[in-house]
Amino acid sequence: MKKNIPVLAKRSDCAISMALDTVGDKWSLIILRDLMFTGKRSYGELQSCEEKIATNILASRLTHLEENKIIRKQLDPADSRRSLYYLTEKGIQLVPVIIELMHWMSKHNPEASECASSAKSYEQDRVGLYEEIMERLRAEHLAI
Amino acid sequence: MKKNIPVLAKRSDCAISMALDTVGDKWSLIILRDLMFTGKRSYGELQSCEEKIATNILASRLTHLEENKIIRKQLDPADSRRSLYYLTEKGIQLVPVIIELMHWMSKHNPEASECASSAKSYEQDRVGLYEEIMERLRAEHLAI
DNA sequence: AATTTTACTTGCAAATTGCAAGTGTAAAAT
DNA sequence: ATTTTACACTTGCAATTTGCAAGTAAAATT
Repeated sequence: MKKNIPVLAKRSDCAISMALDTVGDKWSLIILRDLMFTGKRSYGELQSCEEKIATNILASRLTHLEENKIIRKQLDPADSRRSLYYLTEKGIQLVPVIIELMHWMSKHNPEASECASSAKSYEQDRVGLYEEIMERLRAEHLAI
Repeated sequence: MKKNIPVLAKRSDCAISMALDTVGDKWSLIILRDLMFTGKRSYGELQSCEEKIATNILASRLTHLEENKIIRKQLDPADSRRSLYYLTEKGIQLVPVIIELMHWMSKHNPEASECASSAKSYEQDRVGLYEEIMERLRAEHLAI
């Protein structure tokens, strides 16, 4: 029997609306940020985020992200109690969205801290920055 | 007395988290999409979106977007019952976020429809596409 | 064998969203 | 000039979603 994993109903065929139905909740992009930029991989690590996500919400969001093929869950060979969560190529392709959101907030609020670091700069070569980060993530997440 | 406009509490200083606290709800980017790509300006026009936003939610989101200086409300000189909503420069700078989100969904779900159109293509000159759209919006929204 | 660690689930309270009906003011019609 | 309509909301309540605290199950450690 399916449990109370709230599946957001599709509102329209518009790409933005559909994207928001998939990752437009309060927590999904926070989880993806941690997978992308902090090296966190397990449930417990993800739960220890600065924003204090509730354990049931984390579980429901991970299930939803996995159902939408944005992340992939894989048993940890070193400890079979735990699973590790990896980004899929679809998940990695959210990098530009997250970088743009991060940059927008930093630009308009000086106390906001950015967490991505790179050799390339946003100002000089924005698309190069996306690609550099995505390449690193492909090496860390897809090759396993 | 302040009414029940739910102000999302700040969760952390992370730029992504703060951006989500500002525009990361279910409706804000839908409203901004309509201001950007459909020419809608009034309350009634915004309410007639395909996704059927509830009237109280629209009111609360418009107030929140205005408080955060993402949109600006201005009396319609032609009809003083109504106000018109315009993007600010800060709001216009969300164009890359929306374009990337739209493109991401379209790429991974063929039935998603994109609403932005431009002379430049996403594949050939992504940053040029952002700039073209932002320039058009500056002409429509800031010069008034 | 007992304890701890890890990853959840469960039940209930609080907050948010959604719906339907109502209010106030300005414009338009009669 | 008075009534009617249009527009932009507000209000009350129901439904859904999120948040908190405690509990469970299975593998790892002692």
